[in-house]
Amino acid sequence: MSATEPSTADSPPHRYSGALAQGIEARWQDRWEAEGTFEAPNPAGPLGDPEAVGGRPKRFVLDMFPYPSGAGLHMGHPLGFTATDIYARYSRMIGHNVLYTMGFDAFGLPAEQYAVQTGQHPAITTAQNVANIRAQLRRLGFSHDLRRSIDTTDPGYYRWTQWIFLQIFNSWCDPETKKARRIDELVAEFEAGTRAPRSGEWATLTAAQRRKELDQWRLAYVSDAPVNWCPGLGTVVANEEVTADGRSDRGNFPVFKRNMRQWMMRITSFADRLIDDLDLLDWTDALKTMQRNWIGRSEGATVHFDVAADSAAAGERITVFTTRPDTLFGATFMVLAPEHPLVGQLTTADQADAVASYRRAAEAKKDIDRQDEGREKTGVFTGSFAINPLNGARIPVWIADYVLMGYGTGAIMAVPCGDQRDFEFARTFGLEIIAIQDPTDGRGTDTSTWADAFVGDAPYINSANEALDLHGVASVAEGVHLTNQYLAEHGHGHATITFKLRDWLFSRQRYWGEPFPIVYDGDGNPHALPSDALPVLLPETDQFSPRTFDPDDAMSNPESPLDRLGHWTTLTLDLGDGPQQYRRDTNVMPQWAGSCWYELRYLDPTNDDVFVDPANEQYWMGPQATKADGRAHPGGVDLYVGGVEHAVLHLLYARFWHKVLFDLGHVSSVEPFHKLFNQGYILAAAYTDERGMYVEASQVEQRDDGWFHEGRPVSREYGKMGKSLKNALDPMDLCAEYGADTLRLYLMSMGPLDASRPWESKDVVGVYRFLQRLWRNLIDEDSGELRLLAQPSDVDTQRALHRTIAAVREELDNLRFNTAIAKLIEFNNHLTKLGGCPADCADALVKMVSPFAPHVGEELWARLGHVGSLTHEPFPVADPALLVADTVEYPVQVNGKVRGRVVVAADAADDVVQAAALADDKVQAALAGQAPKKVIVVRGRMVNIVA
RNA sequence: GCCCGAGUGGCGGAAUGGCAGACGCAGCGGACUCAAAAUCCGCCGUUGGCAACAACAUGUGGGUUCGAGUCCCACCUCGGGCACCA
Repeated sequence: MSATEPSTADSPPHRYSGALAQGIEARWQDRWEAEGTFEAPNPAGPLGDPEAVGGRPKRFVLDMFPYPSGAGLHMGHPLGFTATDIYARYSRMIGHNVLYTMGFDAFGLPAEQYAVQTGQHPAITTAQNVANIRAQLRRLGFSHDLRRSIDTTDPGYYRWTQWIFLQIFNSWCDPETKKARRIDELVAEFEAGTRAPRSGEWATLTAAQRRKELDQWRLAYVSDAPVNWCPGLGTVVANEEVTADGRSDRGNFPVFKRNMRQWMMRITSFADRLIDDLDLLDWTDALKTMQRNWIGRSEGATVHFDVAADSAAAGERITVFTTRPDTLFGATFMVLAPEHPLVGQLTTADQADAVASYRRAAEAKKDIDRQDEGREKTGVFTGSFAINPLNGARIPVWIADYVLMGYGTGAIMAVPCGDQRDFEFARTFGLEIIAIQDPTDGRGTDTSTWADAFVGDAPYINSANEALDLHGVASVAEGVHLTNQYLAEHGHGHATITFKLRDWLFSRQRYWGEPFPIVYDGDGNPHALPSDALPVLLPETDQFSPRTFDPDDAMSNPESPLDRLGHWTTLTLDLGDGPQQYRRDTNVMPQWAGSCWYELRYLDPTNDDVFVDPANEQYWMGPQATKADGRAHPGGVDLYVGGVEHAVLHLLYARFWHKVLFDLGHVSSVEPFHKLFNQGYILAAAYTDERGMYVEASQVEQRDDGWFHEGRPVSREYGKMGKSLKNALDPMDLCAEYGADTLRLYLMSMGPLDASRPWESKDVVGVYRFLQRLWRNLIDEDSGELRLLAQPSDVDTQRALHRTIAAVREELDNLRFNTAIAKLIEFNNHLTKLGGCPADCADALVKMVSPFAPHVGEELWARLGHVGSLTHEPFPVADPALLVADTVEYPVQVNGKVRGRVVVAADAADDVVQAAALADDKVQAALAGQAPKKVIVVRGRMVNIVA
């Protein structure tokens, strides 16, 4: 119990307290649910009520939905959810039809691992956890439309996840328009001869060849992809689960990097559009930059180096790919992978033995070791030379195992002055290093004195030939561009666009996920199941773990839990060519699948005919009128709030799926999330003992000389609130002590929504006292009766009220909840000084508070004599006449320092303000007789005199 | 390592390039009370000064500007992401 909690009997009986809040909150939560207060009508479909939709503007407010963990909500959830709830409630009060609900991203590893340990089916624990979290959300007073809640593990939901997968599987990306199109259209183009298949004339291909050809075009395809295979665990593991010495985090088994047959999604085909359409979005520049960098579009070059005429293999060309063709003047040698096909021809007789033995040694090494940057550089000269296409220099050709045949062309041009690996290689083998930049760190251009490569932007030097001159070129991009032009004109290469983005590895060898709606025929070809076969239900089993293997058996193959269900994996089907035996795909989809489209299902959650009725999608997410700046509106969710940890993956995957659905005509919005806001983290003090182990933060006590746990000193640090740092607080405990309204206000007042902030339990009383004072200004604490000041409010109070209204609206429109609350506290403090709330201010005050503290808001609204919820009451509007003052005080600076102040009429002209400023005694004193050189008057702000 | 972000009183934070520290916590003083709690009123960046006031202050060092917490460059520290945790 906190120090401020009235704990004695002499506290007034009707004071706002945690106990009083409990009663009020429960009562209004019951009523909201019984009356369906927050249900938003749809224009069409099962939840359709076109009349109720009316002519109101709409607003779709969305949270990143939670994983239903057994621990319930953690403090980060109510942080983001309160923000969206306030915004949703405010939006209703300014007349919008608001879609606001909450679902559950319920497939995933924790439920599966819990099932492995306990034998409890994940469906059971998931249902329990969802029920628990629903109760918690209700307790926090969120204004969700409960009819629209979804759960990704519900067959009624994942049926459509599978359906969307099939849409993607049955599509290809037209390279000309970069748009997804139906696979039938590709077949039609092949048949008509308007597009050439990659594997030969369509008419001459066999049915099997045609099938293989189409599979190469599909947006969802099966391919070999490099993964971390851990036979000891029987699963593929994430990079972060692999320790530095190549073993698994769990179990400490060896992990092997190897290729495996996996489902992939061709997200790289959409790379350009995923970059370009960022311009249409109302996201922060930081976030857009993160996505752009992740996609990593860059203009590089493919460059051909002729082998020198007097070398072995003369007449051949060595082709390399480089991201920095502008550095080509500094290329002083080349390095080929030992496996490169030209190595044999390039090797001269006297180097033959050395090359052969180096190639044998390289074969024995794993790729992962060969890329280890810290390793001693090794390599062998082939004896041959190539010609640098820009300056005609003869440069030696080496082989080294740090160049991999699988990456790019298996050969690189080495620019030792600007690349550390090349620099070390050159130093190790005494190769030439030419500076092509004038380093900005003062090291000079004599590379023999350099300790490392110079990496960074700096002016080009030694970078010109008879037709290409990079000297004076300001940016790398321009240097690249000019070099590429030269290469193309002289037949030495061409510009090549590359992306860092890789195709999306989409299958998991696990149990608790969506099964693929795919079967394989006897030849191993994938076939889509027809949509009427959906959902493909996840089969029942009590074996949730994958089969494990001899930990050292690198060539073993994963066997998912579904593989073992023989009765399920094989089936007889008629897919149009008579009944055949098929084998099901036994992978499941990654957890991202369900979260790639859930916002669309909220729009029409009970529709059994279609994943979303087009009329509903058009209404809630369709493009709006062209934006003020003339750009097209892409449609999408009006506000999406969630953690920045999803800045890249989830947001990119969801955008990709949405674009495919758009191209295929299933949705009218180009982008799923129009405005995005990233909330910060809640940090809390965490304590470690002398062994460096975290101790339970709630049991730490502070004394004058530090912090102690069970009598032993501990040290304090701050970190993300959570189980691992043992510093988590349960939001429900705060609801029990102070009430949900106080918790909501505290979370919002801690700081700006996008900043991470440390939790301080002792600070919670600040907003608690605000609610008490607000209550006391309206309600008599002894009698519980309404208590308003009878006389009309004076002009000061009116002005304060209307300034508050204007400010709170402005702050809410911009999601600045912390400062909105500060303004409300300020006005309430003004009322406290008046001795209570004038009757003519009460309605507006209560309405303004209600989005933040909705239970107190409803209760006071009812006690003010209103019938019904204030959910749809209009938000107060400020009177402009009360926002302007008669006079303005100008601070007067002399040389940038405030020396005096003058008060002038608010509408005074600049020369009047200037005269008043110069006439001020203190200003004159500061000027000390000097004549002002210049006077700057900023209207309504200040005056600066330059002397 | 690569990409993104953040550094302001004792603490959380506020501040369209225009009076640094709104609002809250903690602290100090006062009123009320037999007393305490609660409540109400006031003070509250640092240094010097009885004071008026002055000087110094937004991670560090430079720069742009009449004017910089805010814009630019470099550096330091901390947080997030890095593709099978979600």
